Amino acid sequence: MKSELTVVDEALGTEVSCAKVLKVLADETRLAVIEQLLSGPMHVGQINASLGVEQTLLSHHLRVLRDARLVASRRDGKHVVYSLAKSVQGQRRGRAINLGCCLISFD
Amino acid sequence: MKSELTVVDEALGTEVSCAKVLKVLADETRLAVIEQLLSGPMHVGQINASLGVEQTLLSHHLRVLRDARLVASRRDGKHVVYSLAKSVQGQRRGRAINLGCCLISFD
DNA sequence: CGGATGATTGAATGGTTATTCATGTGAGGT
DNA sequence: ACCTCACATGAATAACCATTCAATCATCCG
Repeated sequence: MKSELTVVDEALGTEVSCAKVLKVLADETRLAVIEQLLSGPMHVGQINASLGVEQTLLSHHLRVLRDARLVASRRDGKHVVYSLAKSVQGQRRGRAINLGCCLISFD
Repeated sequence: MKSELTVVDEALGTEVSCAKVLKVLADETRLAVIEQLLSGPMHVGQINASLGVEQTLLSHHLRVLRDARLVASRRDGKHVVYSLAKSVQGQRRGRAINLGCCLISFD
């Protein structure tokens, strides 16, 4: 069984199914993180403050998002700043993310 | 922890998180089914023929989609015809589904 | 009424994934 | 150097989920 809805990861060249990407997004915490990042980069402490989850748990979720290349991280002093990956940023105004296989808009 | 991204199920009145709906979609088989149904209603045998999964497995997935009210089913003689639920059908042309909390377009 | 076709259900199993706890790392302040 | 703040990692556990098998239900036809 193989879905037609696949897209090629730019960096690895491996084929990533749309379902796999959606699976990353299909989590309350991770979706909330993406929501936050739609309004701009934030460091972990800020994300954590707005979501109110355990820090270590958030860290695990951030790693899943990073591995899926939905977000990018860079260090800034003691903080680590997360932002939406360029590849998923929607060009049109309004909150939307582009997964390659599909576009998700949060009306 | 509670996401802002929630929507109220019309029939049950219960609150359904966006993540939960995405979780239903985040599966190769179920996503492929939705893809098929975007081009119109089909009965189980037809879906099965185009996907090539075990019939009983498809049935389980169809139940998940039904429970999530993403698809509707009606009996037609020996067949059972599945179609996209009205509530998720996109009004704009092009293949898209409306989850309430967000809109997913398959470009 | 059988029997055949088309589809659903339930139980069992294995694999995946979220969560927690304990620990480790990196950077700035004193 | 030491301590503290900010975050990440790894292992362990528990919950969940997809898949398979066996059995059942519904409809049509001879």
